[in-house]
Amino acid sequence: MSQDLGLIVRHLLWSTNREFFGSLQEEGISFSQLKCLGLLAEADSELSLGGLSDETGLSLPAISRAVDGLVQRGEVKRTEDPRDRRSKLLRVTARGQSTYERLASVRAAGVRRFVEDLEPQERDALGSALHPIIERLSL
Amino acid sequence: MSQDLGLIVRHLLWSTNREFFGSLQEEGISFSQLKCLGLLAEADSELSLGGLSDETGLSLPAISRAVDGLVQRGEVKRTEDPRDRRSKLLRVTARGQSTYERLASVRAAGVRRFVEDLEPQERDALGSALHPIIERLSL
DNA sequence: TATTGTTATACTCTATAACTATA
DNA sequence: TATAGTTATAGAGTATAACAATA
Repeated sequence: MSQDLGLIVRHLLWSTNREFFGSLQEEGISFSQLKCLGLLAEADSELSLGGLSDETGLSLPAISRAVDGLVQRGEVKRTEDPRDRRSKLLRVTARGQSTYERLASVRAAGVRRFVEDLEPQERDALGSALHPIIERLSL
Repeated sequence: MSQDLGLIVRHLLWSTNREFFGSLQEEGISFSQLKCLGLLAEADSELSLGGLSDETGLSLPAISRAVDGLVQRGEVKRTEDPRDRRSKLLRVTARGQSTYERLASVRAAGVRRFVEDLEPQERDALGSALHPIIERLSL
């Protein structure tokens, strides 16, 4: 069962990999920058550089450089934490949010194609199975 | 509905991202090498370097270098195509297959944890919905 | 002194261009 | 001449180490 879910996930990923990484390159956004942008776009509150480093597993210098590029492009806003001036608070701008959604939409389109190609009863059963899970976990 | 599936996929990915890329680094395998290894491990027949370049969207030199590293580590076998000696045929070795499965298992473990944390009726419904799809598509 | 983040440096990876071998 | 792949080179990205600023 978890194997079946794994197969679906892998299929959805690989079917859009080429287009997705092509889009990244066209946008001029590195994979590390995407990870930062994604975490910031999903985050409820502001994150520090160290927080991003922890969540991504990337080194602090790498994060610093990646974020610096995002700030210069206006995708992320970086301000001093007034309570600890060593620390910087990061949050996505409207532009950053839109960039992230544009990139995510490539993956989303692959999922949509997959769902459209299901048999009606397959689609209904999958939808009915997924929805309560999404609701309960607040994904 | 396709949105729900997209949310699940994203959740499964991000929940294992840190550990997955950490494993890659520990194994000394680059992301491009992973793409090559994955395509070769799933492929029914042998692939050429140009074929890998097409499928990944990476440049031919990048593929050439990535595969060269895999060949030197014994993960991939590279032979001349007897029908066109310009072309090389690639296939994973037993070692390469095992390396790929070891890496994929990090993602698989995340999926397994997710499934274990479902309510029994959620798990049953999802399993019943997924299985016929897997069967029909021969994933 | 400890911590947060930046800068310096060396290494890896990639793309474009130039090249080799085969067709 | 065209195609498959390799080698050369320059640029981007990363990690470790050294540093600056704040706690």
